[in-house]
Amino acid sequence: MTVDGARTTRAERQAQTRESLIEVARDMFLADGYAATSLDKVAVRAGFSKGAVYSNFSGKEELCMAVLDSIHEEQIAGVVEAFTRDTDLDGRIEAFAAWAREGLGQPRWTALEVEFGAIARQSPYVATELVKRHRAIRSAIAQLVRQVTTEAGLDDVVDADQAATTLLSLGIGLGTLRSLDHSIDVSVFADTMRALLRGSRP
Amino acid sequence: MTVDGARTTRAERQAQTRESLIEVARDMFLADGYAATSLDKVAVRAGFSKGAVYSNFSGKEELCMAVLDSIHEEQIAGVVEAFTRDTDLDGRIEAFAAWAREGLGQPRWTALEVEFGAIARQSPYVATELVKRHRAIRSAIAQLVRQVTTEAGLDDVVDADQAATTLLSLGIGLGTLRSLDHSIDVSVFADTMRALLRGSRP
DNA sequence: ACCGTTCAGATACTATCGGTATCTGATTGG
DNA sequence: CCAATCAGATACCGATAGTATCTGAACGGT
Repeated sequence: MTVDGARTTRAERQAQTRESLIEVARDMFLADGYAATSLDKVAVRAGFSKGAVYSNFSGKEELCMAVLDSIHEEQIAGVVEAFTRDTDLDGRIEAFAAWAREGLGQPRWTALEVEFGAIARQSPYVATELVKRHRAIRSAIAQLVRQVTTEAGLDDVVDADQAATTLLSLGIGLGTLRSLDHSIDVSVFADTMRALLRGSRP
Repeated sequence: MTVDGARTTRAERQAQTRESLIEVARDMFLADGYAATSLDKVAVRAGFSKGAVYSNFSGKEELCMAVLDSIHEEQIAGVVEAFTRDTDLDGRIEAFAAWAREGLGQPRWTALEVEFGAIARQSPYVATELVKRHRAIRSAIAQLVRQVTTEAGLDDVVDADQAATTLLSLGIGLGTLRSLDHSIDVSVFADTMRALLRGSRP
């Protein structure tokens, strides 16, 4: 580069463009859904043209994948925070339940996740990438379950992997139902979680 | 009409056309998904043109609604059959579990249901119609749970509505995950069901 | 038996959107 | 200062949901 103190290099500016597009796309995908959001509108609302999108992503699918990654990052941070705040079993379970309640209360991201998941049937790229991420999430949940149950001396009673599958499925299902019908009672998630981790009846 | 013994009246023939379209659309929606199935292909494969579709349905959404209704009809018949075959608690639970296992093993319909559900955000028609149907399904499940638990003398321990919400959500979530990742273990559904209906740990 | 009406379905057209091909002008390294 | 590069713009294409219009066969009243 000509001047070391230059405000931005070309690569930096492109990275900024990419971030802008992801941010705007995230808002629009979450607000209107994947299919209902056109790349043109995303680009224009971010102050670019469609060319900028195709210059930063292979297409709509990869853009949405980046959006989902950005969402997952936040989501995971939230869970970890909820889990590290308390150290005793009940506190952790309650923190996890509260986090889940919050996430399921505003279930737009579940709806997006699930709408995008439907595309996997047509796109091997989406299929493999989503499976990768779902497995990672499931492992993370299983790890948390293992941590909780081990400390509570229940690790020989609870199968962490099955518990993780149950919790993830229940979360997806509740979020899906709730995105249609706001009257769905979300408390069953926390109840089931407590039952899984503590053995009480849901 | 001119002849009482006429093979078919106009209305009858239209009803046949409608049924043909629903049948073909069902196969294609289940095989390829909602978005990936074009009305033109449906019409041609049924031996008609797109005009026939719009003459029988208000549009793609209503056609898919009719397809879902036809699927639900079959599904409900399956559950009822599974439940009336046996009369004791364990037999019924096992029959229900087996039915769920079968349904979740071929989860194309869950994927369709859920992909179509994403459209509700954009279409008030789809939203209200789907909510209607989901509530009916949830009530039906709750009714079955109530029946089982009452006969087992557990009706004061188990909240049938909450159990129904849990089971429906878990089914949707598992189906969604499974439509992407065939390695997902479906046995957790039956386990959770048994836990809900019998009180044993999942 | 005839005939004007109706209407299921066909045909032709429009608008929108994802994706591709091509272009342009500012940044970059030499 | 200049030629190459490349982020992003522009112009275009193909597919598809939906609309407007048309057609011909079935229908009912006479």
